[in-house]
Amino acid sequence: MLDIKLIRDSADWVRQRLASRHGGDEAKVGEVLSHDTRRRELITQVESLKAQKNKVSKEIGALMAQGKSEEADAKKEETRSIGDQISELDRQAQAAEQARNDLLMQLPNVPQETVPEGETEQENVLVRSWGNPPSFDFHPQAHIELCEALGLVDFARARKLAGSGFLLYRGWGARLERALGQFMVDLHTEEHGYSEISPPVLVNRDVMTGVGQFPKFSDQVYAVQEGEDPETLGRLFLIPTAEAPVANLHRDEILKAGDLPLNYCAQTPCFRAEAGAAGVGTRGMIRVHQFDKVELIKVVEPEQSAQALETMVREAETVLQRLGLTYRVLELCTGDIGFASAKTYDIEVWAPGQGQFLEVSSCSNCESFQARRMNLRYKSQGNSNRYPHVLNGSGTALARLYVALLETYQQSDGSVTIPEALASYLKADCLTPPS
RNA sequence: GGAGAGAUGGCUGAGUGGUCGAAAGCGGCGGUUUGCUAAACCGUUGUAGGGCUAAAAUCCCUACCGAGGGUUCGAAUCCCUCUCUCUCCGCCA
Repeated sequence: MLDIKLIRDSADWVRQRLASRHGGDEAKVGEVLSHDTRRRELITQVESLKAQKNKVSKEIGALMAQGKSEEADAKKEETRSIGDQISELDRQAQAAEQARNDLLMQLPNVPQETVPEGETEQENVLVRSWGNPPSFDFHPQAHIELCEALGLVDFARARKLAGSGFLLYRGWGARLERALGQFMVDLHTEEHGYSEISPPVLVNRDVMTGVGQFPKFSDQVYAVQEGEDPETLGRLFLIPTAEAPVANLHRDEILKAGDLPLNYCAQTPCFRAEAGAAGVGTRGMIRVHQFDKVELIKVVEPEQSAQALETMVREAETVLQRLGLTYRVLELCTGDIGFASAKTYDIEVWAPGQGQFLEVSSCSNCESFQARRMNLRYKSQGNSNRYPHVLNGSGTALARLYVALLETYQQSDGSVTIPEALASYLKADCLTPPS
């Protein structure tokens, strides 16, 4: 969430930055401020009453000790009536605070000033490209046909088990997914200095709130319950990304300055309910309810976060470079960056069978937005507590990478060659259709 | 599912109605000593909110001893509810 002090001191700037997202949230700033002002007025009153009451209570204690119970009784009357005023004003102050905080939790992060202004993904800015789209002397097939011909993914049976939007990898197909994941995790842990995490894939409400998934986007995740007991529904949720558990790893902690930067890497399944998006171009592996993703998380000092984001994007790009896949990096415009993010780069890989780029990574600097929600702090040099900056990035999503890999390396005879970096993990350098 | 124990400051751990924001130890920070490190000694050290302020503070006030209620002039301490953790048993991968 945003710092209330920032809103108090720079309301117009915050309004302007929020307006650049084209989400209409700038209208809430005034509302936040009025609740905030009311809260402060009430608190001032309540606290002076409390101070008065505490003072008299101490006097009562002293009088009792001296055995002057009549004088003490008189003072007791006095504090009783103060107590009534306190509870009424306290109630109002809490209501104002609640209203303020509810609104604050719904405000998205403010985009950095250098983020390109724009309303939709059309205005995202191309930062750089790598590689050239492969050319084919035959008509390249889409991944669905390749997967079926090679027996890698059984779409029909996945549908039978869980419905549309689920995948069932089998044989070499399963092995290829596993190899891809392992290749990426090894790359990030062995070469990029990340430490590996294997977190719970069910998390509680606080964790979801911490990363900004809740309260606004609760309809995009799966909520679970225990058995048939509806009482337990909504205590745990399937993670939409490892960002949720891993970024929250140190929630409610005060880290030492020396602990930073933290670099975590986790491969987990990700579950997306995609409410409202059902049936929209969902055939195949590009948009599914469950997929694996290798996620990168950095927790850094505020001064380091801009550089850390650049580093993280390069680390994600390395995956694609090692695999020899063509990609481009975009900087998202103000209207397209995520709720918690202040700046985001997307990496899109070229999928020849689709004739389009697919988003396989999104790297975001959330600055202190999530740390504040998670109550994650660190002790800085001057011994004061500060909110660190939290970054997350995919490094990368498995299913779409799978698509690009198959479509890029398909051969005229229906086989798919495997790039060198992956071959040692797969223990094969070519996938051929079963005879 | 059954039985029991517990939740106190960065950590360990005292504290059963009136200067308790809380003993002590550890850790952290500052200093003395020291060729350097270590040790020793001295001092210091919670968080959040509000006020004051141009801003800030080693200024004033308030709250916080798992959470939420209650009793009382006054609660870490008494009462109720909830949550969580740990141990044992059962079931289970």
